[in-house]
Order: sequence, then C-alpha cells, then structure tokens
Amino acid sequence: MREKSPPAGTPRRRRSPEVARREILDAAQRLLSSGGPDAIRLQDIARDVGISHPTILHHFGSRDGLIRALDARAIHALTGDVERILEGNRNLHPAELVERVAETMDQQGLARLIALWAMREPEAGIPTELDPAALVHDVSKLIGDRLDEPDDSSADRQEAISFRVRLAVFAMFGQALVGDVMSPVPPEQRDAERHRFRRWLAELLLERISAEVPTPPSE
Amino acid sequence: MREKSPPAGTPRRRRSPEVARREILDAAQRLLSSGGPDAIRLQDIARDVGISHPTILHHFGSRDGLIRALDARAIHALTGDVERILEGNRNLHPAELVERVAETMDQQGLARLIALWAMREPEAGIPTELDPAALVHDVSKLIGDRLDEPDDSSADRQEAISFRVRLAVFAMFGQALVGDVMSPVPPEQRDAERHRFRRWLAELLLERISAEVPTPPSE
DNA sequence: TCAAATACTGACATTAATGTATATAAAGAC
DNA sequence: GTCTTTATATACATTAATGTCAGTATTTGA
Repeated sequence: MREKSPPAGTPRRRRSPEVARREILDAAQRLLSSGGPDAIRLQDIARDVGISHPTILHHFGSRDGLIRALDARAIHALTGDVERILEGNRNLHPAELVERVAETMDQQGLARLIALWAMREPEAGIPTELDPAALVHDVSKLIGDRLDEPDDSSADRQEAISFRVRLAVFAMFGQALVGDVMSPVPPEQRDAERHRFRRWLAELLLERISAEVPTPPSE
Repeated sequence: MREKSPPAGTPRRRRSPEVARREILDAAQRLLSSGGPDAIRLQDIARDVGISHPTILHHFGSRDGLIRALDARAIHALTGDVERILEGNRNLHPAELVERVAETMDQQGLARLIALWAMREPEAGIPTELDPAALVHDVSKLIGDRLDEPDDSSADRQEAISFRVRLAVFAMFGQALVGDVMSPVPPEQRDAERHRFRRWLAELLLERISAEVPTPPSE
C-alpha cells in the first residue's frame, strides 16, 4: 500500500531548482495537512517526492529554512489569492469572495500553515515582507470604496468595515481549524454544511453594512 | 536571568500526585503558550517545575500521555467554563458571555491547545469523552430557550442559532490564533482593540436574532 | 564530445530528544 | 520510632531526527 522507495538502481531525475523546491514544498504541505504539526519530517517528505533527504537540505539549507519557505509561500498564496480575486473582478459579490478564499484556505491547508506560523512567531519576529495585516487593510479599503457613500470615511466607519473583514477572516480560520470538531452534523454532511454556513455568514456581513453604526463605547 | 536548576544538594519536595500532575500540566501549557507547537519538551517542563524529567514520565507514562492529558484538560476547561458561566447566570448578556469565554481562551492559551489537538486528531480518533461539538449544541439550546418565541423550534431556526454560536466560537479561535498578525493597530493598542471587536461582535450576533430568517438556499 | 556546474545519493556523524533502571528520601500508617 | 509506599533523582540507553561529506550522474553549453 505504501509507496516503496525506488529500487536502488533507478535512474535519477534531475529537476530544475525551482521545480525541485516546489515539489518539496508541495509534499511538505500535504503532509502537514493530513498529519499534525509534527508531520514535517525530512525523511517523509523526501520519500513522498521520491528523493533522498539530503537533497532537501541542499535546496533549503536546513529544516528551518524549509519551514520558513513554507510559511512564506503560504502567506503569499493567501494574500495573492485574495488580491487576484479582487483585481480580476471588482464587482464580485462578497459571498463569492468568502467562498473562494475559504476554499483556498482549507483545501490546501493554508489555514493550518498560517496558524502554526503565527504560533511560532514570537510577536516581534514577523519578517517585514510577510504582512497579513496589510491584506485586511487592503480588503477593507476596497470594500469601503465600493460602497454607496464614498465620502463617509470617518474612523468609526472604517473600523466597522475592518471589523467585518476581520470577522470573515477569523471565521474562515476558525472553521478550517476547529470546524470539524465543533460540527454537530455527521461527517458526510460536513461539506454541505460548510457551504451553508459561509453563505449565511456572507449575508450577515452584508446586512446593513452601509448603515453601520459602531456600538457606543460603554466603559 | 534564567532559573538555575537547584544546587545538587537541595532537599526534595514531595507533592501529592494530583498536585504534581497539575504543576506539570501548568508548566507545559505555559511553555506552549509562549513558545510554538514544538515547545513541549520534557526537559524544559521539568526545569520549569523544578523537578527532573523522569518524574514527568512517572506521572504521565510518556510524552504522548502528557499531551493527551493536556488536551483533555484544555477541552474540559473550555466546556466547563462555558457551562459554569451559563449555569451560574441564566440572564447573562451574550456580550458578557463572549467576553468571558474569549478571555479564558486566549489568556491561558486554550485556543492554541485545542487547535493543535484538532490538527493532530485524524478525524475519527476523537475520544468520546472529549466532545466540543456538544458544547455548541448546549449553548445553542440554551440561547434558543431564552428567546421570546419558545414555540418556534423549526430546523431552520435551530440552524440559524447554531450558526451564530459557531460564528462566535470561530471568531474567538481566529482572534486568539491569528488576531495579532492580522491586526492593523500597533501592539500597545491591541488589548483595547480586542475588546472593541468583541463588543461589536456580540452586538452583531444579537441583531435581529429573534427575527432571524435563514438565507434561502440558492443551489 | 568534452567540460563545467550542480542536483542528487549513500554512508556516516551529531545531536537532542524520549525512555529505562536503579537508588534515595519524603510522608503517612502502625 | 520503624515500615511501607511511592514521588523523586541520577546515570545511562535508545531512538529518531537533522546535518555533513565525498562522490556520482545529469544537464547544459562550448
């Protein structure tokens, strides 16, 4: 059942560095998605790709380098995805946006990767080029621009929009990470339920968005 | 700066098994909260507690046993917390509930623990006695009971309530896990922002809850 | 066709963690 | 006090991962 390592005398396949890196990262990501957070083992990844583990070290320097590359790619994939979707279609209904981004996030295990990255990061150590916060900002701005009253750009209103965007992001992370263990429905209905939830969420987020009034501070 | 291991001749302290287990779990949880997912190292935990690492194995059998105990305690802490809050005060405003639960979740690192547990669990392996889904169900029921029209118990309506509860849960997980890296505000304002977000969320969840009409299925 | 560059391998070194064996000492029971 | 139990310690064994090295083979370009 398990893929054997190739019989000793198999001819080598020599990849371009780019392809090699991609295949290695893909395998690592797959393993991390199926197995838990400790599933990034050089031996296992190497077996999956069909190479020997020192080759991984050759391309990434160290296990740590591999993980950094994995994180960077995940974050770029997510932000890039969102930006591409937004750029490509400025009239996209937010429900579509939620659905597509959520799809990316849990299908390819991006949510796990990014959550693990956030756990490892000791707060200050965020490399400047990886900036998920900017994503929230961009999306908020785009949505703000698209609304009826472009002149109303009070801080309160901006925060209200930003909150909605972040709620969507949090919800997608939450669903991807703990959705299954929190689900009341049996496994075979999970997929349908996930989609229903997302549609419902999109509706909720749109409700009264242009009339949004932030809750009065009560402390 | 770092706590030295006690000079060789220090008199032993003999704890009751319960206390020993608790202190060990506390230390493990602290380490996991500050460090990343790989931060559960017997040596480190032992140093933190002030014991030698075989003592941990004595109490938990193996590293794996320790992790299982940690997960179980985290899940019980969360569900127990919610149940206690709900039982103690049936008139509690949902905003308070959100605030208190969220507090527990990120202060003690419960969100991380539970998310990691969910990642490790290979879908089917959920021990029956650990059932976060039941929590969602209970809370939904309680909230449903508390609403104005106790006779309306259609499936749609139940789902709508359950969705709201899950959205709250997802949002809390999301905020605890990736809230910092997604935050547009500088670190010193994070705390205030977290609270504003939660208040805003509670309001959003309450809005029109008794008039809730689920989105018409569109597929 | 030869040469240079380098992706790749196998065998090994190193390390850092978990786990084991045996001994010691603290606490409670008698 | 003495005995029993067992929480704890020290020293060591084991394992399983990462990392190193020296050599091999494949591709590219002259």
